[in-house]
Amino acid sequence: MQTETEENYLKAIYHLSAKRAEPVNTSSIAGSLSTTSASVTDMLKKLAEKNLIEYERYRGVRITRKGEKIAINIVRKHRLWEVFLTQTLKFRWDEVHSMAEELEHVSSDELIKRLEEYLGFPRFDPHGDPIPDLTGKISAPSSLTLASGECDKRYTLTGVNDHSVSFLQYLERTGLKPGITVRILEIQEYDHSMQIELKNKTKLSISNDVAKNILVKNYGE
Amino acid sequence: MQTETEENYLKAIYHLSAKRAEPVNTSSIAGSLSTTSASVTDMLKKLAEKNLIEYERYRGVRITRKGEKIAINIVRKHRLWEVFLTQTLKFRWDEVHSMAEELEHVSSDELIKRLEEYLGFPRFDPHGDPIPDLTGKISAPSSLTLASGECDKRYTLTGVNDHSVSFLQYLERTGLKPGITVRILEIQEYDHSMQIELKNKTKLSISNDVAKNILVKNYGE
DNA sequence: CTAAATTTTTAGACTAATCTAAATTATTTT
DNA sequence: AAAATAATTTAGATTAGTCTAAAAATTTAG
Repeated sequence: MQTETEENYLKAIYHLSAKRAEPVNTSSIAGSLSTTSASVTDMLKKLAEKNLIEYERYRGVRITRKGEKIAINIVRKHRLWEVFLTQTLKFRWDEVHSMAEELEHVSSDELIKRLEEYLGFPRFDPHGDPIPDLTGKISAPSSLTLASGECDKRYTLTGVNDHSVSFLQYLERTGLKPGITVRILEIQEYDHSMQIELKNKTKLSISNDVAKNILVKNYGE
Repeated sequence: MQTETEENYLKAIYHLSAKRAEPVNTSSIAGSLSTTSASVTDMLKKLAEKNLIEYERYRGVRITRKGEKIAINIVRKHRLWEVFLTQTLKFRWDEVHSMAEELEHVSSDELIKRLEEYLGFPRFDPHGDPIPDLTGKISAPSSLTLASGECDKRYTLTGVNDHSVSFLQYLERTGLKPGITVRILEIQEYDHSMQIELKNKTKLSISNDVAKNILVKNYGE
């Protein structure tokens, strides 16, 4: 068993590991948890003691199999609660992250099993991130971004790369939610911004920065 | 804002206050939270400092208006989560207490408002305890027990006085759940035990101790 | 109404998690 | 390859919550 704080460290290390093969360094963990490097060092010793990470002084950390299992279970809980909050309680997708952040720690595994069943075994959360199953298996998330789309083709939005509240709220305001289908009308040569059209004929222009943070699949797939 | 621990102390003091008019003493709080009197004394000073209780050394505590408001809100959350767990996730009524004990602390007030709406504004939890509304108002719970019932009359079970898991499981096994209607067949003079009949014609005998812990209303009311 | 028993509080210590500031190690620059 | 810079760890302190054992106050009994 581990404390809520330990769980948050494991989750942060897990997410940071996913982005790169090298060991995760102290300051990036401190950054993502909004704490100091000194605090992180203390906690790393504790997690290493429990065999949840491999830690070598000044060399960074790697998560172990045992630690990863715990981290994945927390991610699973987080994402299922997000589905519950949007699907059942009708929260907007940009509102649910912080609530799920609390709920992910409290729930027994049996509660989560029942919740998953009640929700109909969803495979992705409202932001398009895959939901690990009971055994820890995770479907591959879409890796195609709208930025790589072609003119005149249709794409269905499946998720985002940037999970910040401000980005999600921007998408919410413009109507670009997962599930929606768009058609690319035109791509500007000089800055790669694009004109797109929504189902309801609304036309809008988005920057390449935005397009790179929107995950899509080809329409009809 | 208060910590989860402070919330648990307030809730315990609130529940203990409900049962008697005198101030609540240190050891009963320690008993209901499974901690030591020394720890309780420390916490009482802290809660008094925040004006959540009135505390006088060696004299016990009374909860203040401010403290009561917080306690009632936690009770509200607890009972709404219990309804969710039984009604939506199909847990048995004797399984939900400990899960609700965790959930009651994590949820934002907005989340609870939505949950309440989703559940259809239930007025009682699965154990028959009333659910405080947003303003803190609480419907009067039934105060009639089966022990005061009369021969040949019918009663609908509305709740329990004893919330222990063992009592709830006993009721669950014998089929005596809230909502069910029973008829009193016979009352023994010498020990006040009674023979009762369920809807499905099952007959059973229950002790006066059990009957005193079952809340009822007259059938048809 | 005093003495014994009980309850409550205080004193001092411990664990988990955190911080600042100083010391140490690693990396980058020239 | 040494000097400067940056990252990391250690040292020492702090806060919240808890505990045991001793001291103080209250209640109960004779």
